[in-house]
Amino acid sequence: MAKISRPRGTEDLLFEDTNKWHIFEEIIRKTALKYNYQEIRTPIFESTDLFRRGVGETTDVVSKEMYTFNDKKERSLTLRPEGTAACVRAYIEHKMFGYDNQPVKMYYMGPMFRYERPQKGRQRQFHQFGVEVLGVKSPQVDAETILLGLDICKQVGLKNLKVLINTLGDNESRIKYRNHLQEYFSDYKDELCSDCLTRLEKNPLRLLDCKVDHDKEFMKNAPVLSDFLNEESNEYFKTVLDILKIADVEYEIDERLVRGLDYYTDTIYEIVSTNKESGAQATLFGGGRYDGLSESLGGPQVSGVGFGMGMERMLISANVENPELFIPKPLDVFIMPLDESITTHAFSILERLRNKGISAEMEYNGKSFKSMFKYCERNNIRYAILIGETELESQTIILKDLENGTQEELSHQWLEIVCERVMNNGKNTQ
RNA sequence: GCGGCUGUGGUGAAGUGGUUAACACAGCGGUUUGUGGUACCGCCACGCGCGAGUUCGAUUCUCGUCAGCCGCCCCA
Repeated sequence: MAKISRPRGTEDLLFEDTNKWHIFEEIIRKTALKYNYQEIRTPIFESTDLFRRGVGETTDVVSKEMYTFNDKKERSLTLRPEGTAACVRAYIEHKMFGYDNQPVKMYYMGPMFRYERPQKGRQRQFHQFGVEVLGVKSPQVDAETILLGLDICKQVGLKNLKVLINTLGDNESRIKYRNHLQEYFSDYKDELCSDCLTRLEKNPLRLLDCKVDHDKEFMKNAPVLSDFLNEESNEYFKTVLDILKIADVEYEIDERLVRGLDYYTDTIYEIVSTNKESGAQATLFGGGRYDGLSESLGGPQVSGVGFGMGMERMLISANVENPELFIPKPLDVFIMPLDESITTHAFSILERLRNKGISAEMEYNGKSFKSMFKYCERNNIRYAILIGETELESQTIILKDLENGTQEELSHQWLEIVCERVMNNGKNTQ
């Protein structure tokens, strides 16, 4: 029979992995809370229209990377390829614009799906953490999201980072610029590479980003977005930059930075890992402001900002830059029955320890001492409890400290004493 | 979607058109059945990603396929 294996571009996270994820997720949750963001959980699949209208029909994500299917009632559904659209959808659906506490600050964390060729840092099922702030348009908030993301990077131990930032201007400025670009490049149609020809139609801003035509003369002379920014957009962007300066964030203004999703306006940014281990997919988190998204989804006119963070990518970098973060906490105690006849008694001791909140394990199969001690060493377990016939009869246990080899025989007070020893050692569980 | 590289046990890997697929680490057992980290000895791939073809015979050759990685593209 043919073997069944996991679908391409997906991953099984095994024990070592999930432990790392827990550590990472914990950092994320604590940080989000520190900045006063609340968690939102939206469905894994949504109506296909949400992404078509929200993310944009012509984007790569929507036009060729979505997992779309019909359910039994012929409704077109799509596995979510990103998080923002759903957040805004929920915001509208639950009338969160009416909440007492404004702006609405939320975060999400979970799997996303995109049909792409897998690569390091790029899977078909991957995970994003993201934040969204809806209901204010304020440069402080734009900056806050960046600072929040950087805070997480810092706690995870990432140092090789680059902050790229740009502005697309408000809708008015951007549309004006877009049209100019389209006009300008139309004169050079025969000199453009094939990719650029499609970009010209779909997303002219991306033309500036082309690696093939990068050095051509007409590229260098192309109109620059900053010339098209109106006073207001300009001021707004400057303030964002000022705040970053005050917060001691080194950034790089990248005039060619554009984003692949249609909803962005004004501030956009991308935080890139400069670590070589990151490979070609180096963007750790990226986002920006979106002014028209709520409206285009049938909601009120509200402004939002947010970013999406590639969790796998963060972990790839953290694993090389700060592996100490992931050293697992050992078990507190291991119980060694000296004879198979003692396993039930050993188990009752195990249970009593666990009920006291101590993390513990025992040997069920009557293995040799050698192998039991090896187990403890391998797993950095400090305390072993040895019990045999003699101890069963005398109602005692032997508590051995494997770090220094000492051991003590304990009688009726044993549970309290074990707890005390474990506490002093720095206990594993809560 | 396009181009390139790779695919041998739990891990790192060597290897050959033909009897038992090296070696190392890990694991397990023993020397040492009430006490560890050393040493010595033993065990551990019914199979060389999967499928088909060539051949008397393929892990080794050919084709296909799947998967991973690298790059393009795109993005988180």
